Amino acid sequence: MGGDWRERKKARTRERIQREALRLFGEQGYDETTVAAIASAAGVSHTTFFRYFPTKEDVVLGDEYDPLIEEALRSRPRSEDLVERVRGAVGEGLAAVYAADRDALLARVHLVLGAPALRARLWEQLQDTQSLLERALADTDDPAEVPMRVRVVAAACLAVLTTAITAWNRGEGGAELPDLVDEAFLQLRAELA
Amino acid sequence: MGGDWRERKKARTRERIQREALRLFGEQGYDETTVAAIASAAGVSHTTFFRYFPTKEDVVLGDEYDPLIEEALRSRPRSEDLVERVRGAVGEGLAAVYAADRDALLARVHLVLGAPALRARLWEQLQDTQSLLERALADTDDPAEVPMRVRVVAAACLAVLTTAITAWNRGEGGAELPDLVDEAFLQLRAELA
DNA sequence: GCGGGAGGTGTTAGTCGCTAACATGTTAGT
DNA sequence: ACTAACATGTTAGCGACTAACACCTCCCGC
Repeated sequence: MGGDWRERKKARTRERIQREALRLFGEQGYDETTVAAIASAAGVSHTTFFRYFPTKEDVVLGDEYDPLIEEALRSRPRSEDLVERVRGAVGEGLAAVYAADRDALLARVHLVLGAPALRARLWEQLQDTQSLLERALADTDDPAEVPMRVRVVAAACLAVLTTAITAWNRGEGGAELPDLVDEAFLQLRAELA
Repeated sequence: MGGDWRERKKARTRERIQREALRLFGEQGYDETTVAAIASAAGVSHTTFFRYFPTKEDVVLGDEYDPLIEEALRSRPRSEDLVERVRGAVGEGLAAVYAADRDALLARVHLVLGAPALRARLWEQLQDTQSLLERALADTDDPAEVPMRVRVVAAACLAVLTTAITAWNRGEGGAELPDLVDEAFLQLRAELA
């Protein structure tokens, strides 16, 4: 039971840092908020900050959705279209996240798409998601085995997704994200028929 | 004629900085090469370096291809498919660049896709290219007027392009970039028919 | 209960990308 | 030749990030 105390404390510190960081980002913007300010607001030193988060960007960007998508993807019937499998899996995962977290998600999207440094990191992260998508679709663990066809499909699907997210972020018409995703997938299909 | 001398000198300094930078990047890697080292190799101070290139990344990433694509796009018959217009314009522009610069282009792709910092900037730059694509396809200057359909198509086409470039960078099978681009476009179409 | 080891934390100092202020030299037009 | 414009160097500084070291607290075996 010993290590338990330590881990709880660590978890609480971590959450405190993240909470204060997001608060400050919201109040003064991402670039305008210094790591030292976050650390001081959380009552720790800036070195401690970096022990919990390898970079300033990582306070905002957590890769928590990837495993969700992967599982949804692997449990889809192989009889479906490649694109259809992705569409279904993404829609499924999104619906779950959306129901619980909609407002927080939107706030994070605003933050990330509004700060160039965060946007840049997001693309990197998306590359990882794409690699995961490809391996799941190709049913392999070796990235070198993924055929070009699957790569193209994965890239196109993620492009569709980001387009929908960008539209959601702009907020024109007040449409909801799941609907925008569906619409975007439909339009891609319509354009190539 | 007076300012001529100045501009020639500036141009030569600029090229010297870029040449030394690319040489050092090739020899020791991007992250391992410091701006001070580049400046000193080019015989200038690091402040001068930043007067010529706003960031270290900009030494490698020049947006010289965008206007080329735009013109090729605008001069395409509107009777074509949206995707077909993009495919044609990109193929056209690519063929020109490729014939003249193939090896230099490949070297740059290797550099950019190999260094995370450069990759990140590349995505940002691609976003600009996408915005340009959208406006050209939608025949407007106001980004807010671009319909969702066009956004989806532009995003998907660029995804296809980057997939081809990534494959070219990996170099499996020794295929050439224009062929890979064609193949990728074909596969996207095949997957959605 | 006590001593010692392990691990989280703060302090300090340093690197690197990047900016601003100011001084200097060189060039351009009169 | 004089002056205004301008390219450049020096210095100093900010902010993200790292490393070295010392401290202190908690845990475990005795």
